Amino acid sequence: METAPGNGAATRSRATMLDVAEKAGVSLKTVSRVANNEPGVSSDTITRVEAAMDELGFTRNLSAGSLRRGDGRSDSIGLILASVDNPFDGAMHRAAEAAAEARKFAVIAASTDESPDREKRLVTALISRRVDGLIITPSGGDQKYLLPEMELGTPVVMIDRPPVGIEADCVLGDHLEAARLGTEHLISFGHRRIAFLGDLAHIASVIARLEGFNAAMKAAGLAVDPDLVSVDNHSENTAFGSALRMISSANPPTAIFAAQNMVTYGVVRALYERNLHKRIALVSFDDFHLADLLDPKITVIAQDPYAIGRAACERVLERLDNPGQPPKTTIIPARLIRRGSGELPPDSELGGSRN
Amino acid sequence: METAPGNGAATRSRATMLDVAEKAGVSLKTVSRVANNEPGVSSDTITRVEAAMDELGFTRNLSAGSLRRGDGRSDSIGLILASVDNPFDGAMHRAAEAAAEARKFAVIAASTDESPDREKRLVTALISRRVDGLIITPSGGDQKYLLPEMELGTPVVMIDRPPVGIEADCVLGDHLEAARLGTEHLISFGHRRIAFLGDLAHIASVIARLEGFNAAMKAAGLAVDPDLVSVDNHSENTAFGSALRMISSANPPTAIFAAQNMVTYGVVRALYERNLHKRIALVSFDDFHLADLLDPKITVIAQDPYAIGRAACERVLERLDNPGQPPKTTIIPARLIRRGSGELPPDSELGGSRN
DNA sequence: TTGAAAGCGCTAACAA
DNA sequence: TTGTTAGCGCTTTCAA
Repeated sequence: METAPGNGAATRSRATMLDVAEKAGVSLKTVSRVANNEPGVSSDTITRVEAAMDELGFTRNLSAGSLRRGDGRSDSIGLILASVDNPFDGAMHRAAEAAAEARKFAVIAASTDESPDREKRLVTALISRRVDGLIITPSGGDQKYLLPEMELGTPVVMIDRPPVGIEADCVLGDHLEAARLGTEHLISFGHRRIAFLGDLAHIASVIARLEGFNAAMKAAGLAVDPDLVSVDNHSENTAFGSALRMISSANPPTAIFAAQNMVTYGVVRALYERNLHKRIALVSFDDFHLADLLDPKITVIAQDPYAIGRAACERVLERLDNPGQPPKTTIIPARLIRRGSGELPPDSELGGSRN
Repeated sequence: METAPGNGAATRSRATMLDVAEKAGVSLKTVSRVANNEPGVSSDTITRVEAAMDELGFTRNLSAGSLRRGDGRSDSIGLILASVDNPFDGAMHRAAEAAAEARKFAVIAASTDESPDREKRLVTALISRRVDGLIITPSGGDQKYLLPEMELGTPVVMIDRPPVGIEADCVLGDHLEAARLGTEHLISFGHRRIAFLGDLAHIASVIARLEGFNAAMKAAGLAVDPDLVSVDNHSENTAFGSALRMISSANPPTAIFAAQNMVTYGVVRALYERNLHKRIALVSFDDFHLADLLDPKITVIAQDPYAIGRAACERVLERLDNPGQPPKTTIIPARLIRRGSGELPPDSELGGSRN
């Protein structure tokens, strides 16, 4: 077992290309040529330079090169998510990372917690680090603040939600249609009192999902009971409380549409708490681990976060290679997976007597 | 709705401090002073400079400053995880991000997928970007390759697993003790045929957990059946297959210790598949969403990934402020949460006749 | 095939 | 309180 002498305190200084050049007996520029695999260096020189690099433990400073180069490329992409801790976001992140890796790009991910303010600050922080492109989950407000950066030529791709106030590339699920699909599914099983529980109301995708829900209800000639619409449930606990209140009321829903993964966790918990999980139907937006091992198995509208993350990153790289294209929106379809919870019939005994 | 003219194609160029200086009628250095909140600038000048910055949409280039400054600080920390897509890793990431944010550090996270080779390549990539510190989940092999970088003064903190071949700061769960605890728990309910299912055998924490399992078995005078020890289950599906084979055999275990979250998912699925989830006891390493809504509820050894992520990031910052400290290991305790699955008694009917 | 000189955007060191 | 000059580590440009 070796110890790094004075771990944390520098005992040597970092080798530069100049150090390598001296050691190898060549000029600085030749070292640069070798580091960049530029043609026109004799194989003998390459060998000598590489040996010197190894001996000195040389690691080039990418930022220095980026500074000098006209384009100023940093070979990194900023990824702004709601939270790196959310499974859906984690999946998008992983896919983006994989797509970026092929081109040696690093991904710098950051969490907004759905705060428009944090979103702006994170964008500034990433731009200060001169990321070559941005993938953003817009968290509300508008995205006009991005215009100057976009005019500078930085590719910006929105994921999961469209931007507000500007045009930009988007990679999205079709929240409205998917929510309509899920709601229609419940209606087709005879439900008339259907509840909607969603995340923060300022999030575009939440609004779209609520619209899809309302559209399906309206098309079926069903009234939406305001008591059965709950938004701003930004944690499992909040959703748990809201769901508990609804299902414990005198006039509970016979079915619930849970419009986000964390919301679903809270709703499921509430249904179990009141032992209503086999009596109240449930459709969840977003699939999740073990959904098919609960009783009943949970019917979901499954988006494909990997496909979204990959497509977004590829779009950034595409724009980097080929600037000036008009904005493009890519829709990644969601699909309904029937598992049981969404196919429960209305329970006429709920809430005492009434239907 | 405004459009960024030629979105993706630069229509202007980025303003530098020199541009701001000209516009504000001051020198470059004065702009730098304002950007850095340095004292000794008249409030009148500050106002003029800030107005010029706003007008030009100036965003400073952090890398350029970092290059010039002696320390070369980039205000960023590299975080190497097994996978940003794993819930445990996502939680560590979130906590590290929060701790870094207070000091305006960015976190660059990357996934090794448990490949020692990728680990090395990622470290090189991060060092090329001159991160100020590294938080690493060692994925196997040894970490001697880090010594040159540590001698250069870069703080390196290992999380979740100790490094091999070098000394460094660590923030760890006590895998061995925690696994012993979980195994003893099963033994205390009368189990004698206990299975162990783990992730890749080259991962230090997997080895430690297996040691803890073996130690508990030995201390209780119980033989470990090699057929009931399965490692290298690196996906839910692999774990599912291994568990299915064990529980379908002529001589199945009466209890299972699932040593990682993904492994647990596979094991649970196999138990449900064979309808043995209420007959074979289960303890899971790592807590997970909805563990308490399965039937039976899953008993877990819960680590605290947030505490681990936070402590690791704080350690990096500490070392940055105060270099040269000796390596320190921080142990974040795990706790047993009894929920039901770990308290099932041995089922003597399993496997036909035998116990 | 190789090298010399200039300069990317910024901050350190010093001067006024 | 403000400015001037040099130079971080690298790549560009041009010359040999």
